[in-house]
Amino acid sequence: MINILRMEDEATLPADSAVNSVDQVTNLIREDILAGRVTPGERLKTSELAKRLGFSTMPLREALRKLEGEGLVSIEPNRGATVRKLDSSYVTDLFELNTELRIFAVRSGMRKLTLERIRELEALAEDYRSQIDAGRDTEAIESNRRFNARIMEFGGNQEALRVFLRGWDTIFAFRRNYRYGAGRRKIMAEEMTLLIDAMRRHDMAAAESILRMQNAAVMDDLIARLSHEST
Amino acid sequence: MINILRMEDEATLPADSAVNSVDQVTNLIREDILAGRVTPGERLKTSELAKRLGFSTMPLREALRKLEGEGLVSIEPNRGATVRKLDSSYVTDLFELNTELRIFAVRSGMRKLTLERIRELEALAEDYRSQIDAGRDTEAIESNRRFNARIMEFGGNQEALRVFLRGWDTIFAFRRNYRYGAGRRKIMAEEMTLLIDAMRRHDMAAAESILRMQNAAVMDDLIARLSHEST
DNA sequence: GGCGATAGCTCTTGATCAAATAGTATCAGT
DNA sequence: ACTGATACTATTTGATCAAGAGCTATCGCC
Repeated sequence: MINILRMEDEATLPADSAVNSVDQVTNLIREDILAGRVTPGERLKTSELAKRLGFSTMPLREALRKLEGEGLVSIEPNRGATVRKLDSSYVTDLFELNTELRIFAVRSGMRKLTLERIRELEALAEDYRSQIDAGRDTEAIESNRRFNARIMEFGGNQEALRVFLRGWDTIFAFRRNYRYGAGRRKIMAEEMTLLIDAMRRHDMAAAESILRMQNAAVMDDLIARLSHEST
Repeated sequence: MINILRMEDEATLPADSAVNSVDQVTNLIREDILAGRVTPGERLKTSELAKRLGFSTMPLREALRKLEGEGLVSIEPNRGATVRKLDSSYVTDLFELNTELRIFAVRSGMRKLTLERIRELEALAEDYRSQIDAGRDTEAIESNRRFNARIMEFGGNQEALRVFLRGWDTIFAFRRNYRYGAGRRKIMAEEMTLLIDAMRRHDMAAAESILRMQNAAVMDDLIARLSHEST
């Protein structure tokens, strides 16, 4: 559950030590949202949060504003803050965008590819496969995230990485309660190795087609789920 | 100077009428930053802003937090808020990402292209050219933004559009004080018509190469400028 | 004359408070 | 019994305040 990549703007700080009450509270609420402990649409009352987290209401007001800026919560005048709802088009747009970003990262990263990096990706893919085989869904999701984040890092564009992670976390915040089918999970592991092979061969066309097929498969899944969700 | 596209989250509201003091103040400060009226690194004191804008300090604290979440200002504990500084790699990453997004939008948009849309893009390109010929730099920048934003809209991905505009505005907030060389501006107008022609012919390869060449040219320009800037 | 410590000022930060607004429940009238 | 208005409660919103941190400038010391 350790996030190897923080999408914080104040990431220049030595650690995740938030000296501010506002930063502490912001991180706590963000974790709650991304971990799915609070569901989209749920109200976030300053007084209730203040009491629960042991802070005053002031830091919470500012924390919620910051999260509003990040797009995780929405604040309506005189109505307060709620966890941002995810409608169908928002989630699919987000995933489609992330597919483009992954293709971009693979293309950029191929030029700077080393054997060490290939090995590292293979290790991450292997980790994913073993988590799936052991039936540990939560760890598998985290492993999947790590694999893709690493690919984005190899691409070398910090902003693309940041956008990607924000999208990824948002999608999975919504999806945490659901699960992929077992078949899809197995195929995902195969897709990882296929992608790595394509990268090793510097076969951009193959890599791109794998990513696009994966995109199509997940997109179908998302649309199917979101259609019977009223959100 | 009217922005045809607001990247607001609360864009669902009927108009840009901010009923909140916080929203009003947030918009004012954001405009100031994006218009270049405050320079990167400049301090944003709550009391001074409150006095100048005619609000209390409370809404300003929350507004600055929201803008921190958007990435426009950075807040250091006990030091207050400053307009976010843009270092070399940040700006170049941003621009490179935007190039990818434009290619993505052109590819998606080509399928849904109509004669009306082509005409609209031609009108926007013509507007840009006339602004350049008249030597109206500010209007030309705005026209250029409108052209590219429209292409992103034709792509149909709302999230990509949002990310694109944020990046665009951030880059130009830094660049507002500078100017393209006259030659570059002329070429930019040519590139617009070349791109439109490629789209009309459904020639994705041509469109992509134009966008990549444009990216390379602007990237050189950015790097040259940022190298002798300490930021 | 130069360097470091201390005092003072400015600004942020967290807390409390009054007013305004929205949502809810109660009550009266038909 | 059902609809409508009214009063009440809960929560946000904007303001003020005390305390703490950081910066600056003056003063003393080497």
